[in-house]
Amino acid sequence: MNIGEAAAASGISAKMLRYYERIGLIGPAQRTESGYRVYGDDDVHTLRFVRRARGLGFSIEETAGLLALWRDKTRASADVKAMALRHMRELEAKITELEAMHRTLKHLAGHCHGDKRPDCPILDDIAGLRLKADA
Amino acid sequence: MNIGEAAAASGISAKMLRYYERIGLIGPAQRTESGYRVYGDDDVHTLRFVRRARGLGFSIEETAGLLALWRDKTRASADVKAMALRHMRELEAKITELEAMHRTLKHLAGHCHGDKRPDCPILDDIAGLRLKADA
DNA sequence: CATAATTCCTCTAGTAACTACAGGTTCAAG
DNA sequence: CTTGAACCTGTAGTTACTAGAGGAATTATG
Repeated sequence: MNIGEAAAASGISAKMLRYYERIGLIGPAQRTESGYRVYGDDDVHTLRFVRRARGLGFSIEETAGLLALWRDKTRASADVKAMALRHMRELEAKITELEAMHRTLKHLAGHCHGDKRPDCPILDDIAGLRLKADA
Repeated sequence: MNIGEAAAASGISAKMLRYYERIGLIGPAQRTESGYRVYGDDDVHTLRFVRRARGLGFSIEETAGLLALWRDKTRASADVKAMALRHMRELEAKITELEAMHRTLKHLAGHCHGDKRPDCPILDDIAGLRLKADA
């Protein structure tokens, strides 16, 4: 199958397939005489793996590591689990950070009239004039 | 005060101050005869505003908008509130996405021995072999 | 079978928001 | 007066894509 079909089958766009190949995340595809890339079912399988790993938030580098582990039939599951746990910690940290932002914003927005008047606790707070902590 | 002092006073590094100036987020600083940037207390006030807005997750472009609103004493608080609410929705979407990743990973990691054995439900799942949904 | 439309190819450059040099001034202290 | 810290500019690298130019190959239609 050619790149367009592989893209449809894997859920990764043709442009991204070329990109992933260029940066070495996936190996160079077979080529027809005229230079068109050709993919097999096993390639699509790999591509789906990549897509899923990326969908779980693993970076390209981590995805490459996961791919290597996947191919290494003698790997220790501990290595995979360690990667997963590390990534989970990163996700937790990010979530905590975003939640803190959200909480602050919610508090501020709750005190802002949101009408034509110019006075606005949101701007006041960002500018350094802290809102009193109340209900 | 020079750039190093302004950096210390605002919490934005000297490099980032130059960067912010270059991209136009903050106006060009005054200069000494020899070309050193000079900042005043009001500049530091602005810088702190920027830092706080960025800390709440607003993009540079949004921060520029917030800055304009802050300076416009005739703004409507509704405009500020709208920005805050829109950003909150983005944060919520991101948090939801990260939580879904985390949930999946937690489920998978919970089923992985994490020892020397190679069999690993995490890789199996990423590869497309779905784990049965159980407790 | 000719032509038109589509798909493919490569390569460059742009995005966000920084960070890291390199190579050079200027300033403050000893 | 010389060292060393802090300043200056400008370029390039980072992550993970996305968009577009310009051109070749393939597929569909008349």
